Amino acid sequence: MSDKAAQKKKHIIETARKVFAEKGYKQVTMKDIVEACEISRGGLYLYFQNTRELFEEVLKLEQEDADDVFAGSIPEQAAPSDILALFLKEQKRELLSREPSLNIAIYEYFFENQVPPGENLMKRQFDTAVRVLEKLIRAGMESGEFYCEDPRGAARNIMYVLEGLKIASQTRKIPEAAVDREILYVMQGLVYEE
Amino acid sequence: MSDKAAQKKKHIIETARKVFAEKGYKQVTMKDIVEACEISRGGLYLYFQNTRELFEEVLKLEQEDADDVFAGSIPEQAAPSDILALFLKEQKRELLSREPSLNIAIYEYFFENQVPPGENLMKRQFDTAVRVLEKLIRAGMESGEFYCEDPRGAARNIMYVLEGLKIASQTRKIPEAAVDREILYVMQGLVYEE
Amino acid sequence: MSDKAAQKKKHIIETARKVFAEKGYKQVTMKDIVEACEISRGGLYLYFQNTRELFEEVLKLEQEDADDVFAGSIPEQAAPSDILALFLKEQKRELLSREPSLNIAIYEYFFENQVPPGENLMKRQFDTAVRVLEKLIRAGMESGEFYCEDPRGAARNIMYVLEGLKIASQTRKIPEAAVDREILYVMQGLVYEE
Amino acid sequence: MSDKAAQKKKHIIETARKVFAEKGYKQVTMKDIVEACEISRGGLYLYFQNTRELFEEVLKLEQEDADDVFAGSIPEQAAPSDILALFLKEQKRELLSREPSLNIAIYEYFFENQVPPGENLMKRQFDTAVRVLEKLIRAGMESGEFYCEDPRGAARNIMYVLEGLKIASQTRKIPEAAVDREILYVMQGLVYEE
DNA sequence: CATGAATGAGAGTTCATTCAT
DNA sequence: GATGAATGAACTCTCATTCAT
Repeated sequence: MSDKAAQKKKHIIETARKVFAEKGYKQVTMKDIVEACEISRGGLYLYFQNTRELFEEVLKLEQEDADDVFAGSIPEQAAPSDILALFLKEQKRELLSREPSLNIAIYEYFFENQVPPGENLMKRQFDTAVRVLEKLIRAGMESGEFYCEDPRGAARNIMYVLEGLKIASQTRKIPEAAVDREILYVMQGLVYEE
Repeated sequence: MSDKAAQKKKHIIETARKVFAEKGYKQVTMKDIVEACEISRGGLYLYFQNTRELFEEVLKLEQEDADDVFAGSIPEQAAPSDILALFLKEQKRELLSREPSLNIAIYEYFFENQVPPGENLMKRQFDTAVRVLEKLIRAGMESGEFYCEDPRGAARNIMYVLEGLKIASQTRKIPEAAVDREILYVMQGLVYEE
Repeated sequence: MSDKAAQKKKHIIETARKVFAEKGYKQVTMKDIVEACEISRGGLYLYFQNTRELFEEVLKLEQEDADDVFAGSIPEQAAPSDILALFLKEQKRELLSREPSLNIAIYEYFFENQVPPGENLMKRQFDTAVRVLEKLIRAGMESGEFYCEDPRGAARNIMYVLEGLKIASQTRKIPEAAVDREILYVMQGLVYEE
Repeated sequence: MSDKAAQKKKHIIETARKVFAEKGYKQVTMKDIVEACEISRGGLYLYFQNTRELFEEVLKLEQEDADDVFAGSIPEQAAPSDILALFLKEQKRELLSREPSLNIAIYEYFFENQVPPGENLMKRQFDTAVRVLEKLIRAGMESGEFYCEDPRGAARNIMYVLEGLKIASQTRKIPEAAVDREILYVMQGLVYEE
C-alpha cells in the first residue's frame, strides 16, 4: 500500500515535472497537474497541498538525479582537458536544447522564494560544479595541459559565463556559434600562452 | 486633450514600473495597476488592454532611459581603465542594491514572450554594452593599459559574467566579496602577463 | 451612484434576512445569497466578504427596527397593565408564529461569536425589555394595579421566562395553552395577594 | 465479534460526544469524528451513515445517563428545600461551567430536526425536571417550608427561567451574580409572605 | 469486517473585462 | 473620454461517500 502510494506520488512528481518544464512555475495550477496526471482533484491534494510543495519535490528529485550524474558518469582515466571538453559539450547541449527544460520554472521559483543557501538547488549545483571544475583544472595543470594562476577563480568564471549563457538562452535566441565562441574563449584562458 | 491623455498615460507607465519592480511581471494584475495609479478600472483599459501591453511600454521607457544614460554620462577624457572600473562599479552597485529593480519582471517577461532580436531589450542592452566595452578595451590597448588578444571576446566574456552574477543575485544571496572577486578576475584578464 | 449602491446593499441585506430566517445562520452560503438576490457571484463580494459580515448587517438593521418599534408604538395614556398585556400578547404572537423568524440564525450566530456585551443584540434587546418592563411595573404599582416587592427582579424574571419559552418554541412544538399558562402565571405574580 | 463491535460503537459515540461538545452539532464533519476516534473513514461508515445518526446515539446515551442521575442521587431523607437548593446549585454550576458542554450542539440539533415530542430529549428532560420539582414543592408545602398556590405552575416557571438562563449563558457572558439573583428570586416566590 | 485511497460535487474567492451612465 | 458596478470564468480547497483490497 505504502509502496503503491509512493509509486503514485512519484508518478505525480514526474508528470508535474513535465508540466513545470512546459509552463514554468507560477502559471501552473493544481488543475493543470490534475489534468496531466489524470487523477482527481481531491486525489492530488492527498499528496500535495499546493504547487509550491509539489515543485519542491520536483526539485528534490532533480537534485538527486544531478548528484547521481555527477557521481557516475565521469570517466576516471580520461585526460582533464577531455573531461572539461565533455562537460562543456554537455552544457552546450542543454543550452541549445529545444526541449522544454525546468530552467525557467527553477528561476521563477527562486525569484519568489528565499531559500536558505544549503537548500538552494541553484546554488548547490553551481558550487558543486565549481568544485569539480577546479579539481579538473588543477589536474590539468599537473598534467601540463592547462596553465592557470587561479584555478578556483577560473572555475568560478566558467560557471558564471555558463550561467549568463543559460539565462541568455532562456530569454532570447542564442545561436550555436555564440555558445561555441564563449566556450572557446573560456578554454583559451586555460591553455598556456593564451 | 491629447496632451492630457499623454500625460496620463505616462503617469500610468511610471506607476506601473514601480509595481512591476515590486511584484515581478506575472503576478501583477490589472487591478494592482488600477489601485496603484488610483484611476478607474475602465480608465486603465482605455490605454492598455492588458499587463503585457503595459509592461512593453515600461520596457520602452526603460530603453530610452538606458540609451540616455549611455549617451550622456561617459567622461570622454578619462582613462579607459578608469571608465571600465567605473562601469563595473556601477554594475556592482546594481547587483547588490536592495531596492526592487525591474530585473525579475524583465526576466519573467522574456521567459514567456519570444521577441524579435531587434526589440529584445535584454539583447539590445547586452549588445550595446559589449560594443562599448570592446571600444574601451581597444582604447586601453592603444594606451597600453590593457593587453588582450580578442577584445570582442573579452567584452562578451565580461558581459556574460555580469549576466551570470545578475541572475545569481536574483535567486540567492550574493556576498559583496563574491562580486568583487569576479570583477577582479575579469580585470586581471585584461592586464598584461595575467 | 452611491445612493444606488446603498439601495442595492439594502436590497441584499433584506433578501439575505429572508434566507437567514429560512435556513439559519451557518448553513447559509454566499451562493444561497447570490441566488436569492439574483446577482452575480462577484457582485455580492463587492458588498460583503462573507456571510458573517452580511449577517451582522442584518442584525444591525434588525436592531434599528427594534429600536423604532420600542420608541414608536407604546400608547402613552394606556393603563400599565394593559400595556403589559399588549407586550405579552405580542411576545406570544412571535412565539407561536409559523413564519420563519431570525431567531434560530441569531442563536447560531451568538453561539459561535463572542461579541462584546454592548454590541450583543440579544443582550441589548433583553436589557432594554427589562428596563421597559420595570418602568411599567413601577407605574402599575403607583396606579395600584400591581403589587411587587422587587420590580426589577420581576421584570428580569418575566424576560427569562420569555427567553425560555422562545428557545423551547424553537426546539419543540409548544402549544398555545402552554404559552398562555406561563403568561398567566407571570401576571399573577404581579397582582396583589397572588 | 458482536461484542467487539458494540465496544467499538460505544467508543465512537463517546469520542464523538467530546467532539460535539467542542464544536457544536453542525460544524462537526465525519472527518472530525474519524480523526478524533482514530479509526478509518470506511470504518466509521460501517456504524453510522452521517453525523445526525451519530449525534442521535450520543443523545440516547445522554438520556440514559440523565435518567440514572435523577434516579440515583437524590437523598430521600433530606428536607425538600435543601434538595431544591441542591438542584439549583447544580444547575448554577452547569450554567457557569467553562467546560464545553453538549448544550449548543443539542440546541443546533433540535433547531433543524423536528422530533416527535416523546423522543425530544430537551422536552423530556424539561418535563421530567418539572415533575420532580413539582413533587418537591408539594413536599415542601406539606412540611411547611414552602407556600405556593400553583405548584405545577411554579415548577414550570422555575424551569423556564433556567432554560432562559441557559440560552443566555450560551450566547453571552453571564455573571455569577445574575444567576444567583434569579435563583434567589425564584426561591423567594416559594416562601410564605414573599 | 476494516482500511484508506480515490472521487467529484460544491463552497469560497479573485479578477479580467464589459458597459450603462 | 472616464467611471466603477456588475458579470462570470477560473482556481483553490474540503469533504461525504464509495470501493478495491
